[in-house]
Parts: sequence; C-alpha cells; structure tokens
Amino acid sequence: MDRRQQKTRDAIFKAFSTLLETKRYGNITVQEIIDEANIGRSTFYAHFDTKDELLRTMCTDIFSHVFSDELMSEKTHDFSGNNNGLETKLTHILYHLKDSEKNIVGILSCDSGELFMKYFKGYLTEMFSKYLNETKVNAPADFVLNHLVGSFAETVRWWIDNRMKYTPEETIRYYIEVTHIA
Amino acid sequence: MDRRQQKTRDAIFKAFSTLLETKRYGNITVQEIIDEANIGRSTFYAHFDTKDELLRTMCTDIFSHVFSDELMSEKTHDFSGNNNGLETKLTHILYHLKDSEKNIVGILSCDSGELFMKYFKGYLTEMFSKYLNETKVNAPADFVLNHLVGSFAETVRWWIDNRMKYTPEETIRYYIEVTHIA
DNA sequence: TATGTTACTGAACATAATGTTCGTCATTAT
DNA sequence: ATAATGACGAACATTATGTTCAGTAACATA
Repeated sequence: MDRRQQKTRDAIFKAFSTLLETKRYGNITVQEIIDEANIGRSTFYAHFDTKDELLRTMCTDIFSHVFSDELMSEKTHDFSGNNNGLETKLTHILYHLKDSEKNIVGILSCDSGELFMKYFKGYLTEMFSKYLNETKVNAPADFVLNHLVGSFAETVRWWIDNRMKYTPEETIRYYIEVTHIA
Repeated sequence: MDRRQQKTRDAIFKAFSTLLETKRYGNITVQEIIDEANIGRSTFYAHFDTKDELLRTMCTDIFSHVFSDELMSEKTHDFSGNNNGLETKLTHILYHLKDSEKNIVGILSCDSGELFMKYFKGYLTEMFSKYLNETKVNAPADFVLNHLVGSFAETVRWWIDNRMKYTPEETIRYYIEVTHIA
C-alpha cells in the first residue's frame, strides 16, 4: 500500500478516535473528521464512502487481531483435559481487546456501540456455535447460542465500561460461573 | 392537555412508527417525520427539540406500560411458595411488549435499538436488583446484576427479532433454565 | 535520473437538513 | 364572547453531504 494512503488512513483513524473521546458517534460529522485529520474533503471520500463504513473498517481491523485464525479454529483442549479450551479462548479475547490501540471505549459509547456489538456478536456466534452441542440445558439451541453470545458481549461491554477493573482471568471465571458452561 | 397538542403528538408518533418500518432510525430525518405526519416544521420543534428526544419519549411511553408500579414493587410470592414471583414478572413484561401498539420491531432495529436497550436495561436493573441477594454464585454482585440484566435484554431482543416465535411462558422458562435463577 | 502512475489538494457546486423566527389563523377553555 | 394557546407555513442563516475537476506532489520502476 502506498505510503500516502497509509498516512491519510492513519490520520483518519486517529482523528476518528480523538473525536470519539469527546463526542458520540452519531453526532460526529464527516466534516469534523476531515478537519481533525487535516485532509482534503475529496480525500476522505476516496477512502470511505460513508461514516458507517469507516466505523466498520475500524471494527474489522480490531477484530482481525482479536479473533485470530487460531482462535476461530476447531476447539482445542488444554492440559487439564476436561476443559475444552473455551475458557482460554475467551480470556485471550479480553487480553487482545485490552491491548488494542484503537479507542474501544469511544466505539462502545452509545450509538456506535450498537454496530460494534453487532460485528462483535457475529464473530462470537461463529466461535460459540462450535461448543454448543456440549451444553446440556433444556432449551432450544438457537436460544442458548443467542444467550451465550449476548451475555458474553454484554459482559465485555460492562468490563470495558468499568475500566477493566477485573483481570481477564477473573472476568472470564465469573462469566463461566454464571453461565455454567465448562 | 390540549386536544390539538394530543393530535399532533399522535401524528408524530404514528409517522415515526411508519418510517421505522422501512428505514433505520439513523437515516430518518426530521424533515421526513414532518412530511409523513403532515405538520408544520415549527410544530415539530415545539414538541421535541431533537429526534433523540422523540425516541426517548416513545420509549418512556412504552415502558410506562410495561413496567407498571405493581411490577416494580417489592418482590411478590406466588401461590407455589418457593418461587419468588420473578418468573411471573418477567412473563408479564413479554406480554406487555407483545401487546404494545408502538412499533417495537422498528425501534429495535440497529441504531435506535441501542437507546431502547439502554432505557430498557435501566428499568430492568432496578427490578432485578431486588432479587440479587438470593443468588448464590461466586461472582461480584455488580457482575451478576449486569449479567442478568444484559442477558435478559438480549433475550427479549432475540425474541422480538424472531417474531416472538415462542410464547412468553416458554421464553422465560428458557431464560430461567440458562441463568439458573429461581 | 527520467517517466508514467497514483494519490492528495482545494475550491467549487448542487442538494438537502437543521433549527429559529414571526405574523396569521384556527381551536380551545372559561 | 374573549383571551390564551397552538398550528401553520414561509423565510432565513447555517451547516453537512457527496461529487467534480484541474493542478500538484509523492511514488515505483527502469
């Protein structure tokens, strides 16, 4: 990729992050992003068609790091034997989110949060569905899947909103405690 | 309240609902609401300062029916004795949502859904917190509260998205099954 | 170093939404 | 009947959107 492209792309991301620290996504205009990034108007539109696409790209960017190929691969078994590795995977997710350089707190704020969560839950659904057959609750599979994905996403949101006051290990332990998986 | 006020207010709500059936909240403009409701521009702004406030009012309206005083009162005990009435309350909530005349499906769609869920979770938090001391899981209280509220909200969203294909009773039964409350 | 390609600039433009103001007219409550 | 109140609609300044285009700078390659 051309260095110039990379440069403006970074500038846009940076500006977007900066703006998200003080404003809600819905109230941020393309104009403000342009001004903050200090780029030409047409330049922005050369990169992204809409503000939503910018957010989507940013989310995809984050998730490409969070959900590595290894994480999405077949279920792994750790040394303990009777645990199916889901706990390890979930912990990894929190660690990656914690280390993400992007402004996750801002993205999670009110209206953009909905889109972030939507994409997030997409990945989670794919991941969780591999472990579904092992649960032995008396409820439809699609209900259980939605419940696991939804409550995990909510847990992560809560964890981030509360400035990650518990360690990833603790948090996942609590999650497993209340969902009774593994 | 002046009948004229009530009339335009209804017209605005109706127009908003109609628009939500075909468009996402974020893409609906005040202009469209005005046109659809067939009212004067200044009239709209005499009622609501912003589009968000209109949505907020609509949500409050719905919730005032869903979360009745009786529902928010101290925990009640049904005839079975060992159940604390939470199941009954949750079932009531689904019934009220089902019977709501407002366009809940539209409100839940992508970007306005975030606000709806936020208000919804506010009420749920108040309600659930009364039952918290009865849970006996090894996790912090604020974590458990967030988990119950978040997963119930997600369950409701899923239920509505799936055209309420299960009865309120079934749905709540599943919810209790996976959360192990009551 | 020369050359063709690619990307950013900046200004201009048409379109559309926002939020406010104000005089006029219709409906309301008493 | 009348005074108060609310809706009307037009006009207005402001701002954002998304596109276009000619000019210029940075790039890769040979």
